[in-house]
Amino acid sequence: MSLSHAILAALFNEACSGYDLVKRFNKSVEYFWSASHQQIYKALAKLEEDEHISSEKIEQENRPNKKLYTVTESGRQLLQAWIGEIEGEVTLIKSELLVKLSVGHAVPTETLLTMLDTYYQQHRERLQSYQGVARQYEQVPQMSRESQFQYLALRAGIRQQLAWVAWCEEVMGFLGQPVEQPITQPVTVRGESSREASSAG
Amino acid sequence: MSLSHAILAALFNEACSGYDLVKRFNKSVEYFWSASHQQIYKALAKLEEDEHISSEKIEQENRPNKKLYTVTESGRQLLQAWIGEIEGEVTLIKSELLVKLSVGHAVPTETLLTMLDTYYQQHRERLQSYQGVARQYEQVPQMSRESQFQYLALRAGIRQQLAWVAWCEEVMGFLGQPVEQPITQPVTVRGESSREASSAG
DNA sequence: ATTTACTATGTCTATAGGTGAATATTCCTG
DNA sequence: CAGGAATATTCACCTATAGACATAGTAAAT
Repeated sequence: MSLSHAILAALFNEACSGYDLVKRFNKSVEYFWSASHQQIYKALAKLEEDEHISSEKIEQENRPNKKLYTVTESGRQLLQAWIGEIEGEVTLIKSELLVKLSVGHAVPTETLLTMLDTYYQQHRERLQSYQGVARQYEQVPQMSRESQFQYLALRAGIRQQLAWVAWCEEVMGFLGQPVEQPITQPVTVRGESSREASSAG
Repeated sequence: MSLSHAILAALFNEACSGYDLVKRFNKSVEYFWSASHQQIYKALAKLEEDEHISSEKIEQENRPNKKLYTVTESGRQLLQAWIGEIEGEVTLIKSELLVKLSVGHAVPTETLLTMLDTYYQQHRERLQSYQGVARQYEQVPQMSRESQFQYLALRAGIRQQLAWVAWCEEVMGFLGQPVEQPITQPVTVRGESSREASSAG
C-alpha cells in the first residue's frame, strides 16, 4: 500500500485535479486515507511519468487553470492487480491513545480523564459526521454499484468509531467519570451482559 | 506521537534491552505500536543521546552481552508531559482494505471475496489472540494498577477487532457469501434492528 | 491601492518511518 | 570444526510526512 494506490483508486472513482484530490483526501470520509498536498502533487507527477494517469489542461475563466487527471489503461491494470494482491498482514492498530493509557499509572487520574475526554469528543464528532454522510447515501433509492462500495467502506468507519466511543465510555466509567449520554449499544466483549443501559431490547 | 514515545512508555512499564523491546513490540498486543528492530535501536540511541534513558551494560554468560535501558528522570517528565498533551486530532483511520473496497466495482466480485476473506481471517485470529490474553488478565484476582491500564488498552483492541470482524461479515453478506459462524453480536449501525440473531436480550 | 482569502500548483528541507544487509557472539547438533 | 539457530546490535539507504516558502490568478472587501 502506498499513496499512489490510494490516488489511483480515488481518480478511478472520479477524475479530478490535484487540488480537488487534496480536498477529497482531507475530507477523509470518502477514502480512508490522507496525505498533504506536497505528497499528492509529487505522487501525481510520478504516476503521470509512469503513464498510469494522464493529464488534460482545463482552461478556466474565473480561476486559475487546472490539470484534470484520468487513470489510463495501464493505471487501471495496476489498480486491479493491487486490489487482488494478498498482502502479508493486516496493519495492526497503532493508537496513540492506547499507548498513553498503557502507562496511565504514570500520571494522575485527572490528567488521564482530560486526555481521554479529548479523544472521546473527537470520536463522537467523527461518528456523527460519518453517520451524516451515511444518511445521505441511504436516502438515494437506487444506489449505484460505485456508491454501494463507498457506502460499505463508510460503514466500516462507523463501526470503528462506535467501538472507540463505547470503549472511551467504559474507561471513563472505570476511572469514575459519568458519561454524557449513552449513544452506543453496549458491546458485550466478554460475558459482562451490561444491564446498566439495556433500554434497547 | 512518535516511536520514541512508545519506547519510553514501554521502558517505563518495564526496563529492558533493545532486543527484548523488539519482542515486546512485535507481540504488539501489549503496546498497540510496532516497529522493526532497526528503528527501535535507532530510536534508543537517540533517546540515550538526549538523556531520556540510560543504559547499563549487563554481562551475560550464556549469550552476548546486552544493554539494559532505563527511563531517566528527564525521560519520565517527557513521558508525563506527552501523556498530558492535547494533540490536534485523532489519527484518522488509514485502511488499505477500505481503499480497496471503495473501488470494488473495478474488479470481479470473486477477487473482492478472496481479498476480504484474507482480512477476515486475520482479524478473527487477532481477536482470538487478544481474547486469550484478556482471559489471562481476568484470572488474576487482584490486578495491579499497571495491569489494569494494560487490560483496558487490550479491551480497546478487542472492540476494534470485533468491529472489523462484524463488518467483514456484513460485506460478505452483501457480496453473497455465507459467513463461517457468527461470533459477533450484530452491531446496530443504523436503525436496521437485525432480528436475525437477537438471542441477547 | 492594499489586504485578505480562495483556487491551483509546485519546491525545499528536515525529520520520522521503514527495509535490506551486515556484523558479532554464543549455543547446539552432527 | 562446520552449519544453523538464537541473541544482540549497527549501517546504509530509501520513502513518507510535515512545515515553510514560492508563484500566480481571481475576487471581494477595506
